Amino acid sequence: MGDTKIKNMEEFAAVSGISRPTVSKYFNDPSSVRASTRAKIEEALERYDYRPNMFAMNQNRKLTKNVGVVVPYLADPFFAELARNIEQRCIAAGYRPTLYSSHGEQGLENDILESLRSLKPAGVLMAPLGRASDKAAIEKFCADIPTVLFDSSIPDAGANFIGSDNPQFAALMVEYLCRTGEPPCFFEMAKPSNPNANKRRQGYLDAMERLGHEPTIIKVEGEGWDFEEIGRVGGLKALSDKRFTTNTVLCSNDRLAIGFLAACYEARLRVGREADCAYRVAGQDDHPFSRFTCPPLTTVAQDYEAISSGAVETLLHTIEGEAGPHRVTLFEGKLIMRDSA
Amino acid sequence: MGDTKIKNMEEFAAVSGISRPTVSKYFNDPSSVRASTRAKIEEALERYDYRPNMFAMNQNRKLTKNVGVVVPYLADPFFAELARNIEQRCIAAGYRPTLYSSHGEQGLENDILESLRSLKPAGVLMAPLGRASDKAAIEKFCADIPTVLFDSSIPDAGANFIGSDNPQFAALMVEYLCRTGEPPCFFEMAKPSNPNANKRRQGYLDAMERLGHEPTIIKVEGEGWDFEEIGRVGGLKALSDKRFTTNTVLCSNDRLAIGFLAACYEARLRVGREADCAYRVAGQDDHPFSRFTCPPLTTVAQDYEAISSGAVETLLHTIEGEAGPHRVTLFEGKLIMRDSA
DNA sequence: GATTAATCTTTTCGCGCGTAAAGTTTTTAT
DNA sequence: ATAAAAACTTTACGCGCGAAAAGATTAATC
Repeated sequence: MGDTKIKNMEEFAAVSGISRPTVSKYFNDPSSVRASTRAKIEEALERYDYRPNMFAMNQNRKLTKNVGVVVPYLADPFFAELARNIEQRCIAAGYRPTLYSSHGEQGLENDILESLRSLKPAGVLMAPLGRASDKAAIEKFCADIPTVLFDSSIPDAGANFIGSDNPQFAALMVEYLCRTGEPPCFFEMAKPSNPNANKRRQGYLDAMERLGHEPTIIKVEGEGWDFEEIGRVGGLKALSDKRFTTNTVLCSNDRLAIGFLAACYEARLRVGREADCAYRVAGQDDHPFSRFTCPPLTTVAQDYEAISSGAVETLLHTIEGEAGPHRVTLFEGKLIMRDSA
Repeated sequence: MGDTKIKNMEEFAAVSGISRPTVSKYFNDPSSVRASTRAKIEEALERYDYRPNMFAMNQNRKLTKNVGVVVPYLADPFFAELARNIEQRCIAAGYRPTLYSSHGEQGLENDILESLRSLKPAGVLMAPLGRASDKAAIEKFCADIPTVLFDSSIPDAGANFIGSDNPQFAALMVEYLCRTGEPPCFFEMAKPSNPNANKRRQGYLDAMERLGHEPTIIKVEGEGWDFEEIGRVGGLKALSDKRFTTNTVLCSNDRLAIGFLAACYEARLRVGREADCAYRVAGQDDHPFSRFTCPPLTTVAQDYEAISSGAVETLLHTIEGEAGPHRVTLFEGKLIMRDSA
């Protein structure tokens, strides 16, 4: 263990018996030095605990190993889970991820982009706020720094995008619901934060038409990211106003569905597919909490793994030169049948 | 807006008509320069978009403005919410917070501490994993870098601690439950991740003894941070084994309670305080999702605001010299009565 | 073993800024 | 108005490293 304190790379190079420039090369990319040299350095690394100075390193490097990860709302376990997945993949690829949350606010999202610029990141993985995003700011950012957008796209931002095939999500669930009972009404926010909501609505409309059913869309008031509360309050109102034309409700996302389930409970309406149930309720996303609702929520699962690995791999390709044309990659959802529908 | 591109502080000093060292002082602390000078700089700041180079700044500064925020499990909205609160307070105080999650793994927690060292942070706010933490590593870290622990304490780590008065949480709920119905059984993990669980158990035992009731503790198997699933599986087993001696269950925390509610639903047992209910269930924490369970969860609320502001203020005091003796600050919980108990 | 290629060493420069010291100007106090 | 204090300018140095160039060493090829 650390006999004498190592101050800088100069001293560390001395005790390891390798020249400083070579040690520098090693820290930049261990595989870029001969195996015998690497062994010597790593041996010294065990005897003395030296770590290169982050700030001095990044000051002159043309390309840092920093990667920014931005999500719109970290208190949503869906994004927390996605972020975790992405972080680990970045680390595995030798990068240093830093996580940011916009907390649902445009101002913060812009601040984060500003902060990121001064981090000189090699690249950025960003899930934008959506409707609340400052599109111009994001476009400008994407033009300056290799960026991959995920979850929610900004058309024409000039960046790669990785996300889910949202129309397919809704279609999949509509087909299942129609096959097993009454056709669903669509329950959503009047002003959805996330543009995916629009694609899901369209998916619902198309699927309903294809199957020959009359669509019903119930829009509820409320802005921001407190989806559960919006779903609960809006759900209660919609229920008492008898706005549902069938006994089946497809929610725009799981968090809204969780709120709607709470509303049903409050209204003493039993939810599920059994005979004595008043409603069937389904969501979309397979939110981490969906399997613990009462009843457990039938939903369409996002492919967390595919999205996170797709996003990271795309970013790495972009960073490492192969700046192919900007692509849009969409993954299909999988039906998760539980007891709510 | 940016006419000519400003490369460095030298050039920016030139266009603002102020000497570079003074500009440097300004960026270090705007209030440290004369108002007239500040005005000139800020005017130039509007005309040209210059931002000092983060890396060059931090390289030589004795004290950076970086603050590390570490939580054990970011996919838990409780910590996400706490982190958000803390982040914003740090920013308001002029610091640059960076958020890390240990994701429940000791290895990662240690890696994060290593990363933090190279960030030369002015201070760190850390909620340790708890039982899984490498106590020695954390102690060593606290000795080197001003650190405030929160949520879960590491005794003798030589750091300030801000958290909740966990025995009081349990006592408060036990008293309420006894007053309004049968005395509660205590439902917890056999090997709780978080040491707060032990204090809550003790609070339960003490309160039960004080009130003259026989305590019953139900411990369920399972490790890690998937509390809901552990609560669900363990709850199902405990229910079928008829281990509950009364109709009232106090869970060690809300996430466990959410899982237990799912178990009750699965076992077709109605939960609530109405006549036809089989069980009353209560939690502890006031987890963000607790008001959306079915039925809504009666719980003891942590004081998010007090904890986050207490932690940040304590850290700022520590950073700004006043290194008083290490203190432990505990906040009381508030009873949140909902329908589950 | 000679040739070539790959890798390493030595030397040198510069990045953008913090910081300190000495001298000058401005502000505040008396 | 004058002295003292506060703030500024000028000058100079150094932080810890990346990067580039030229020469020396090692390894791979035949």
